[in-house]
Amino acid sequence: MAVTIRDVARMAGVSVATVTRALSTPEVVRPTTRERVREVASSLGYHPNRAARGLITGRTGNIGLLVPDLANPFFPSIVKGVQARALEADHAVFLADTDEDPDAEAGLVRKLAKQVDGLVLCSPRMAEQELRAVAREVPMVLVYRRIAGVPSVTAEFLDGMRQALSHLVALGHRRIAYVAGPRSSWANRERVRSLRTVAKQAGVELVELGSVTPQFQGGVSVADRVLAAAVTAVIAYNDLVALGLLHRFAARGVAVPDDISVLGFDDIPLAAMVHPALTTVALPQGQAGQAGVDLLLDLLNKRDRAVRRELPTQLMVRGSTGSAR
Amino acid sequence: MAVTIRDVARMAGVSVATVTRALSTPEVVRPTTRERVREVASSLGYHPNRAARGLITGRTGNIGLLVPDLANPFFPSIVKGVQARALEADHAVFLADTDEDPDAEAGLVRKLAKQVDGLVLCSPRMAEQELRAVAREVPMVLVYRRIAGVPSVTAEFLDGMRQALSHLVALGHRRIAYVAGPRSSWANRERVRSLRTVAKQAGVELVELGSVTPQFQGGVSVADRVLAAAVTAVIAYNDLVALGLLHRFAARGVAVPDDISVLGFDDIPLAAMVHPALTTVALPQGQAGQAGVDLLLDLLNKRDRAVRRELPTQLMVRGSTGSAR
DNA sequence: TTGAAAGCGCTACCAA
DNA sequence: TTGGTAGCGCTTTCAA
Repeated sequence: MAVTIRDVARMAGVSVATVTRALSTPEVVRPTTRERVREVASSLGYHPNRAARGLITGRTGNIGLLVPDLANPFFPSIVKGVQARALEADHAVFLADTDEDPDAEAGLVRKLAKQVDGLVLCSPRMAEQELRAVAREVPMVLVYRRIAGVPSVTAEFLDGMRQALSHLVALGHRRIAYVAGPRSSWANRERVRSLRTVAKQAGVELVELGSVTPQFQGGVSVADRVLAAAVTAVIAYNDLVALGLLHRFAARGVAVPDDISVLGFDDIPLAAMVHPALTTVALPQGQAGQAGVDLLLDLLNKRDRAVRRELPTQLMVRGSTGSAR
Repeated sequence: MAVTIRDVARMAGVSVATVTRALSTPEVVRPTTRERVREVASSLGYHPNRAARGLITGRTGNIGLLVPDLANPFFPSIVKGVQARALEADHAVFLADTDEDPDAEAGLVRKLAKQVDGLVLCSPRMAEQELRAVAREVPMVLVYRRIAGVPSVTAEFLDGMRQALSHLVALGHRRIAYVAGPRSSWANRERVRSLRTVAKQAGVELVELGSVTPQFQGGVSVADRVLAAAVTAVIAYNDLVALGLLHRFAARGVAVPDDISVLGFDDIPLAAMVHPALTTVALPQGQAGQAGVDLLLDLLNKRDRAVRRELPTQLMVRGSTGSAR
């Protein structure tokens, strides 16, 4: 068995209460006692049992993190950000992957909820109503989703979309396709909304193409329809879809960017690795994860700071966009 | 406060002891009592507090998972496998990312160790001796690393390498480069060893090129040296390095596979998305994660099954390899 | 400034 | 088959 508070108390010749104080509220213990206790504790390698402590304080020192699909390259960086920030705050992270299943999500969330002080939900798929219900039961922060009354971290989509469209317009594009993601996705709705707004302002003709799964295959499957739409540029729901487009275009001998320009969203690591490299709107990932944890910790400590953060976006111009032919 | 065992006991008109039994060892409780208790419990939404239970049983129901770098696309699938299997066994997963830092690793492992029943260490970077020390303190399983006396899950590297080399030989390649990964990496040592063995058997001339960081940039940085080595094919330490090679080759106008064939290792999702798609030796990822959890659970339940599992590998032939010119 | 003791929610033992 | 109760390791009163 590991060393307990009693072992320390005995060796230091004090009561267990004094040991607790020496470690948690040092200022109320006489310096000489405090030092003796601390030395014994560290010489024995004592660390308080978190479960036992949690039983009393109601705080576990753990946070729960939920992602829809870790295999989607957008998420690992967010997870890393959460991890890093949580570690600094001496919190451990429970991870759950829902496999893009909105139904499984609710169950997992509640399961997690009971073992943690709070939750960071990354781009959750579940219904707004259900989400709101959970938010009443356990402190939580949304990342890349926004719901009235629930703290969230998102990015400035409108600005990102404006950067993207201005770039294409500057290259002479006037008729542009948008490949939409899942209709149920909050992120997709945001993107569509932003895009319509800026397209109208810029006088660009927009061709919206059906909902696809937000993955490589989604892009592959819609590529031929994009070509048939007679546009000179296409904006994809996300980078994965954009990569699917590139893949199918290459297979059909369509040159990018000479025949058609392709623009993605997210800036996943892959975007810079392919040929031609993908022009894309970079959304903060690690930073979003960190901000999520920060918000959550504030919440837990009742420091009610900004309940909603919007991080900046940045267009990354690479090889997949060029002049309209 | 959440509903406790006492609430259930009171409402069901039994003692707390009976409630525990009705839920954990139903067979020792009279059916009528059992049913009454269970109905009350579920109507109240009662779930035992895991921390409190752990205090007594010594089991937390949590397992710790450690990966060197979640941003490396090889790991997310493993994590998903661990997750899925752990969930089935009603265990939660603590995740830690060490950012490829062998020193941070040891600290994180020990920190995790105190909150879990056992650990799954994924391709850990730390020294063998240290690893062995930790293994004595807490049940653990290694994934993609092997150390005498510690349970592990790996893949049949030798067989995979043989498939890869036979493929290249069949295409007429006789002089082949290998781009090595980090010298300190167990996986790299295994691959070098396998490759030398099969190369000798096949009468293939091997050109070994320096150690690179196991990432995209590593491949980019060594690409020119590969070209200077006058080989007709190159095997990279992993897919990320192979992608770096492809990228630089494309930039220099070197055609793949016409001028040179490129072969990777791992079969990360990206491998199939690039153009030309990457021929690679597929290592089980999700499956390895699942097997890791299985081994760990066996260990925890003292069912001492196979202490070492080697999963099969499979060469995925794609566009990046072709006939020697 | 310190110690004694109650009790967090649960399981395991012993007795009935 | 059931109930009473000790006690897991810790923090937090309350008293001294």
